[in-house]
Amino acid sequence: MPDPKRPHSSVASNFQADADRLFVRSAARAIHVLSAFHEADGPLSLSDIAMKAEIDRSAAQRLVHTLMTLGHIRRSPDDRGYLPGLRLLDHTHDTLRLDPVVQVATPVILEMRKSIAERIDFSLYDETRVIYALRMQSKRETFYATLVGHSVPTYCTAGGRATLCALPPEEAREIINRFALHSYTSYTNVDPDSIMNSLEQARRDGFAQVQNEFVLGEVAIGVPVVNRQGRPLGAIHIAGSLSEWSAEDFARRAAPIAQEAARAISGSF
Amino acid sequence: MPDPKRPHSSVASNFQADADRLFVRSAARAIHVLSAFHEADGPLSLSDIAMKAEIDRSAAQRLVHTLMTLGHIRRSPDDRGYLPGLRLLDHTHDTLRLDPVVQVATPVILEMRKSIAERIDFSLYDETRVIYALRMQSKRETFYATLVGHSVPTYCTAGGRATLCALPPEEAREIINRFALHSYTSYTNVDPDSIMNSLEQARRDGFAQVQNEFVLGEVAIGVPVVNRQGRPLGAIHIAGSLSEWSAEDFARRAAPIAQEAARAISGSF
DNA sequence: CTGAATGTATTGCTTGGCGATACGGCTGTA
DNA sequence: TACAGCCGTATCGCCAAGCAATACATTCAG
Repeated sequence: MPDPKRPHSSVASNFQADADRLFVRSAARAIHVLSAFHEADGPLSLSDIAMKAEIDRSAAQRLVHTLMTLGHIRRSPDDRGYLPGLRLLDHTHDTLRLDPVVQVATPVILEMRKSIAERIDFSLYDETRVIYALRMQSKRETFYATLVGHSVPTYCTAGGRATLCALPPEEAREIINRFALHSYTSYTNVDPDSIMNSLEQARRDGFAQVQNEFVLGEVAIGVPVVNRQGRPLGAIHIAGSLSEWSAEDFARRAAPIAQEAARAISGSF
Repeated sequence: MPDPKRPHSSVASNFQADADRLFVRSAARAIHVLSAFHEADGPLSLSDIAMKAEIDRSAAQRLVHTLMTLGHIRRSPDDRGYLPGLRLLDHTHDTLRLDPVVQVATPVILEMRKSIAERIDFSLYDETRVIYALRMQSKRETFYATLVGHSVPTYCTAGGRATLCALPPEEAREIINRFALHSYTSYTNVDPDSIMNSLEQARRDGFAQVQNEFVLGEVAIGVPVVNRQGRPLGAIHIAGSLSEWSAEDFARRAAPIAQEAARAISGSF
């Protein structure tokens, strides 16, 4: 299953520079080099990086060299091409531990495990997508279902719809329209109006539910975490297998747990 | 003509730059700005960032501005200071999903859950430390015990000692000596010779065991994951509570599981 | 009210970063 | 074996991109 397109606001390097006197092109290019790996499915060569980051080979050479001395890029173990470096994980740790929402969500999510054995995730809202920040696995999981930092579209996932339904409808619509809707499965709902209806439904129920739209055989419910102004900060979601649950049973079982947890977190912001 | 009025600025930036024509100072500075958060325990102001990154306020302003437009830094929710941005988590995802070791370790670690209910982690070796990459929680966990990217010293943790014991002794000694040994608890072993003995023991047993040295009340065993040349790539560790286990029972139960898993992974490199 | 923070904005000088170019070493293949 | 086409690496002169200094509007604490 491919990732949703991660934004990487490509040519920011050049056309911003003239307008924006504070913009440091080399710094942005360094980030673009790191972001080149978003579209990678294995080690990248210098030329690959140059192409994906939209810079020339010389720049790629210099930036990769610099990032490598800082441990943010490394050579692949078999010495063919480059990979993201381990130091990047230090920034992961900072991002998570300093995030106020993650700070208060963590103990709450951990507590939820005692109530239900399915997969529980906490993800952060980022407009067209939600990003997995805390993951509690159940028994049976796949590769991508375990990785932190994985991001999924808002329009067709339980966590995403949960956050969207906490927005004013017109704003939700704007985000849906902005996103390139893509059918991940034959069940994916790609009709904006119909998605808006699901949001309306979710708003009434107090949770969003999605089956088969993003991953076949999966049923998930999501509940938004909001601040005092009601703006979404993230979502709690619980996912189970349709081979073990009916959609209704799953919602009846999982939704109250997630709702209580979300209420506990939402109070703090 | 050497220029006397140049402020003492940025250690890492300047002394490399003259020697190394390929080194892009602005790129490195951007990374230093992000790394400023390593020493933070809350949002940082521009001046904080400038100080920690060892650059002046102007540079901090420009770089923060640049990184903010790229989503790698954001304002804190209460609008006091800056925090690491969510886009950093995209790099997390790349680092993990493209790492060949993580790729093969993931299913193996997931499988381990079926055999034992304690906390299981997979971490990557980075000389003086190991970095948590995959985490499977048990029931009772703390904040830091759940975050990906958390790094712990090699010399006083089960995972760390496991990797060290896969190194030639002189190399392990060099790493231990290089590291500022610190007593995390009153049980932490900070004597290099005595640590070397533990490594010798671990080499004989085929696993490393640590109790109370890093976290009080915790017992952990670690097994190295190595490549074909026998060099450490990471470690599998299992941690339990001393209130539930004796050290011996825990080792008897957990070590074989971790060893089998490590063997399965180590074959691939 | 004052003093010290904060974040923001502008400017002229110069050096750091630029891109073109060249090179030696692999790998696969003709 | 020779060649083509990658790979990563190294060098160099030009000049605009990045720099440090400076100023300013707010906000907050005492």
